Amino acid sequence: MLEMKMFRELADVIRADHNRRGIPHDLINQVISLDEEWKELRYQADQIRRQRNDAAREIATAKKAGDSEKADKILSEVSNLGAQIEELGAKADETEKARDAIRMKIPNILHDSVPIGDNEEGNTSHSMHGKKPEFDFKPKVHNELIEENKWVDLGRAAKISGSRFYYLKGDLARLELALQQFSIDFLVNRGYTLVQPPVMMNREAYEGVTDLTDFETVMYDIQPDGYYAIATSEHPLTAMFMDEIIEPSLLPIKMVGVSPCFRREVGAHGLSDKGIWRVHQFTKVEQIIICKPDESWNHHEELLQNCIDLWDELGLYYRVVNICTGDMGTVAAKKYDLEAWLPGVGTFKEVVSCSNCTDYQANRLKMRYRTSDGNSSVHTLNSTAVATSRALVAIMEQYQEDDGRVRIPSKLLAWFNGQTHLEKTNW
RNA sequence: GCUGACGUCGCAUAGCCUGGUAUUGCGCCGGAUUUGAAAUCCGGUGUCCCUCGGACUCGGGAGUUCGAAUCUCUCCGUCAGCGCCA
Repeated sequence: MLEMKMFRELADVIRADHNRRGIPHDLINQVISLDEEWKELRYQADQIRRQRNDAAREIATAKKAGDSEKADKILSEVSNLGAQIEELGAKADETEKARDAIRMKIPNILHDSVPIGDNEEGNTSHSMHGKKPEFDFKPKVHNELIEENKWVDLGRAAKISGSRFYYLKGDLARLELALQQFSIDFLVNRGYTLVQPPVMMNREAYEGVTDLTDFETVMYDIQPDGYYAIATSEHPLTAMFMDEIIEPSLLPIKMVGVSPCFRREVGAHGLSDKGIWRVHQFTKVEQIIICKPDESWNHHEELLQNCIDLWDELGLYYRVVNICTGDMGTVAAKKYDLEAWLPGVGTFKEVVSCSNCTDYQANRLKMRYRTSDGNSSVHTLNSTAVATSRALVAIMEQYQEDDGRVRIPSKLLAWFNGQTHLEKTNW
């Protein structure tokens, strides 16, 4: 959510941003006019409150002086003020609510370096990494490998849960844990604090960190308690300091989170979504930074560099893309994706998303820090380190051999007790 | 789940019984003093609208009242004990 100050003083900046995104200005205009209305109502209510307070003070003075006659006289004069205040106050609250409901839908101001484009076709290449794996046989897609090696049981998971759930079995499950351990240690070594968050959140906190449309398409709504299963640990970790004024000496706060992630994936279809590529539940190791506004762009590059170094250590071939205006969404001001090469499929596909949300989440969450010039919103950033299900797919496809076995990346050998390949599960 | 205690400005703390508009300390910011620092002293330090000024704020919401941190109801949370339990 953008600060009201933006709408009052820098509406042109928001309009210019809407132009870059190619969206109309109606919502901006609505916010501005509702704000004017709210200010007027608020002012009127304040004036009457002032009358009431003055009277209350005079009554107190009169009573102290023992002049109960005077006190009663004032009292009779102001007895109807309460109703007026209530009426105006209710109108003001209603107007403010309407204003903010619209404000929530207005997207963040994009960074100048975001390329202009209508959809993901408009994303631009940032860099290439690793070495393209070459095969002297036709590389398989991961769904063949998991079936052949009995590493994933989709059918039985569908029976007890539903489609897009899975049992991970044998060496692939061991690799999944090794990936978690490896990437957590990697970030802990770089000064990030490991945090395991709650995996359910209430509505209020959740509205602070995500696009409102996600409630319909992404989140599991857990009743009767009214919780939402987290779609990523970004959400509980970013909302962690909600309604707080953070000591500046604590900034920047750097966290590495690990949690299961739950996504309904409403409307997702397609051949490329087979196997365990797009699933309702997976584990993700996530990087989070909460920092001062003038530091966030440096931290954004730091998060990307962490990903690059981490994925380089896994020995994978991938590219980094700069997400364009049309593919950005509401919350981020700039976003990089890492796309891993899937030789079986023959394309690059998204495995990491690295965003600077500037003060957009912080404004909704009321997360501020003390400055010599009053309190100011912090900036929040997040980036995948490793989403294990997708990293497993990339590893399987890039490290596969002609007999259908998969070599273990050298940095993960430590968890395999001398074993060099992932072996087939026998049931 | 039951019983009890508690929830006050970044932190800590007073006020609550007996309703009259948030105390004090620490931290932080600014200033004075100093070669510099410490110490000391002075001022500032929740939010909103700004029309010198005003309104709001004591976990959230509601009620009683001219007026609520203070009284009443309700919800949430923390702690302790009991129960249940991975």
